[in-house]
Amino acid sequence: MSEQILTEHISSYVNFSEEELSEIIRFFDIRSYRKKEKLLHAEKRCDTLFFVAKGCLQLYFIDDLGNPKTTQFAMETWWLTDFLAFQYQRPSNFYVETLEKSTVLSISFSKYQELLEKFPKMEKYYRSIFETAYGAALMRIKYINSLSKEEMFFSFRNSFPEFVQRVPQYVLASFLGLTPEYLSEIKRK
Amino acid sequence: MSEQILTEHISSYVNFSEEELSEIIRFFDIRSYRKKEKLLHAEKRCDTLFFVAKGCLQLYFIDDLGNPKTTQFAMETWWLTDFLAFQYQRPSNFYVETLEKSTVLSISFSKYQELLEKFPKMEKYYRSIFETAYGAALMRIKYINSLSKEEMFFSFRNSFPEFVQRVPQYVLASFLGLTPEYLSEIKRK
DNA sequence: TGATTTTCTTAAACCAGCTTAATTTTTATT
DNA sequence: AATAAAAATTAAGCTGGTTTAAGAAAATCA
Repeated sequence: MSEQILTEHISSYVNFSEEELSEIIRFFDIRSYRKKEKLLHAEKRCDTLFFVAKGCLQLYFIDDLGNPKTTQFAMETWWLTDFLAFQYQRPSNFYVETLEKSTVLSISFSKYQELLEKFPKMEKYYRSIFETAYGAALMRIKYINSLSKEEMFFSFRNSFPEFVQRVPQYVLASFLGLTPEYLSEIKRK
Repeated sequence: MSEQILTEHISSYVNFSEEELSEIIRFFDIRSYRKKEKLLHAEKRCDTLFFVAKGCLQLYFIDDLGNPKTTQFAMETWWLTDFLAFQYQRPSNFYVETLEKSTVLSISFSKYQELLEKFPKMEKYYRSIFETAYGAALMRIKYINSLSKEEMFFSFRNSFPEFVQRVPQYVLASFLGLTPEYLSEIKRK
């Protein structure tokens, strides 16, 4: 089930025996969440790293006007948390919340350290994940600085059509950095 | 000298013996560059990862109108390349160029793989680097989506005053996602 | 040192995208 | 099925930031 999503994902990067994999899994808590449940609270110490086995999470913050703004989505096989706050065990700058019914594997900071110590090959797994994620973030910043809001939407819909279906439009708008009203206008064309 | 900048940086994350460190250093090419030299060319296969020992690099692309736009800077002890293209050995989406006289340690993709295989502890080093870099990129996207261009400038100058001194203003403007004219107007106040 | 090139500034006209506010549609709840 | 709540649409007026263009200052180089 959900455990297998993670073990298969790990196995696609690093070779582990069945016993090792089941030992690795024991470092995680597995839980299902309803829609709109908070998994991580801004301002609180960021102590947990999340892996989405099923469903969809968002990383967001509340702006000056009290509106939530989505910075990152995570769907099946994606990792999510406030990575900067997590690494330095500081208060989180973001909330993490489910966008739909989701099954999530969670690991605390101390368990994460233990896991990496006991299974150094996991360093390679996470190194690959973060190397890709950082590269993708740089590409995203490139898009932000080169596309109009209209182009942003079409380019995003082109690359991730499933997202556009699954995610409420006002959440998508805030992720793309435009207002729901303007997104609505764009779609009309 | 320059080698030491890297070995000291590695040592602040992982413990290696002196012999190991000097073996690690042999995986890299060390070279000095003049101002405005290109180290990586867009469209060409991205085969090299750069470490800045001295000076300053920029990652940039050319927009529709032919203007260079800076996506990322790298100063002393920062790593830089088009990480997504590097990992998958695809054509680069960016140029890498010196902003000033710089000393850079370079490693090819295949040497990088060899290095990680021969010294698995380097996985931990790069995992930490990329985890932080990805976290910082998410924070940067948060800023982009919550601050006005004016606030972006003051917040950036506040966090990285040296950058604002060292980097030409039109490069800083393109990094912050605004026009040099508007940046000039902001500074007047 | 003077000549050339590059970078920075100023100002006015312009527009992409926001704000506001009212209406409609969809979704969730009983 | 009826009611309430949340999400999406529409349209008009407005503004933060761009564009254009020309001049001033600073850096580079012979």
